[in-house]
Amino acid sequence: MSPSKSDLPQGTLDLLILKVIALGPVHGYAIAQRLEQVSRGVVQVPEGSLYPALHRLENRGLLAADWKETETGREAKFYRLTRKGSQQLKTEAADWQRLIDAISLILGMADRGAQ
Amino acid sequence: MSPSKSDLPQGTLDLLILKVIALGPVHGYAIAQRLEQVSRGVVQVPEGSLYPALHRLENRGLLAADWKETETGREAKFYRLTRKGSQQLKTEAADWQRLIDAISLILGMADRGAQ
DNA sequence: TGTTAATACATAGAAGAACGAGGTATACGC
DNA sequence: GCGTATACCTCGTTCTTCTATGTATTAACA
Repeated sequence: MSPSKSDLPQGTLDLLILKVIALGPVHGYAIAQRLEQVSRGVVQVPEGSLYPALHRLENRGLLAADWKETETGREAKFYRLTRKGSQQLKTEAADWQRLIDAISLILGMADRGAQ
Repeated sequence: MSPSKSDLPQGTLDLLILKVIALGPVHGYAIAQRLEQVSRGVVQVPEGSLYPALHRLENRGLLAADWKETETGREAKFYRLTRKGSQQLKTEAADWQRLIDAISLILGMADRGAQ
């Protein structure tokens, strides 16, 4: 009974990825799992969105990656934030907050009075 | 001194438009103004985004329009919600809330200890 | 041993949204 | 008469997202 798949608004994925990586080095596959778990299934990131996003962020110099072994003995690409990525996260998180506050104002408009 | 232009995440514009129209019939130009005013300048909708969005919503049967005169005696296209549009607004607003709650959980993750 | 599922990466192609730039036309103030 | 604000519109580019597809390894299980 899928609790309604909620497509992530464009641009938001980058922010969420940066946030998860900020908590400590993780590999891509784990990022998607983390996002789904923490959001209780609301945020679901298809691999076709995830990996391009990671490459994008790496190309922009916000992420750096190293191949390492996971606990289960498999090779995986572990990402970490660059200094630039750290700043970007800060900026984007603030932008996001300002934006949802603004949208809350709009969605909170009561439809009564003189139209 | 532009208070940092916040590009609206894709998909969000439709929701905001539906909300403004739900408050009473308005024409396109006024919708953009209303959004900017209520959001205190955070949400800015360029006409190149606004009108295509309105046409999109109309084509999907969520909006209906009539040409009328404004208070200032000019012809303008006044939009109103169809029944379907009203339902869509309800759904999308709920989806939006669920989503930002989920994202808040993610952004609120503290980077200490065992996750 | 075979086969299925989960892990872990990747890309190509299509679809869709957003935006800048351009265009039309009317009303109002000066 | 001219500039500005109002009010509409669309074309083309750019970017993100997603579906589908592919590779390879490990673990479980019959």
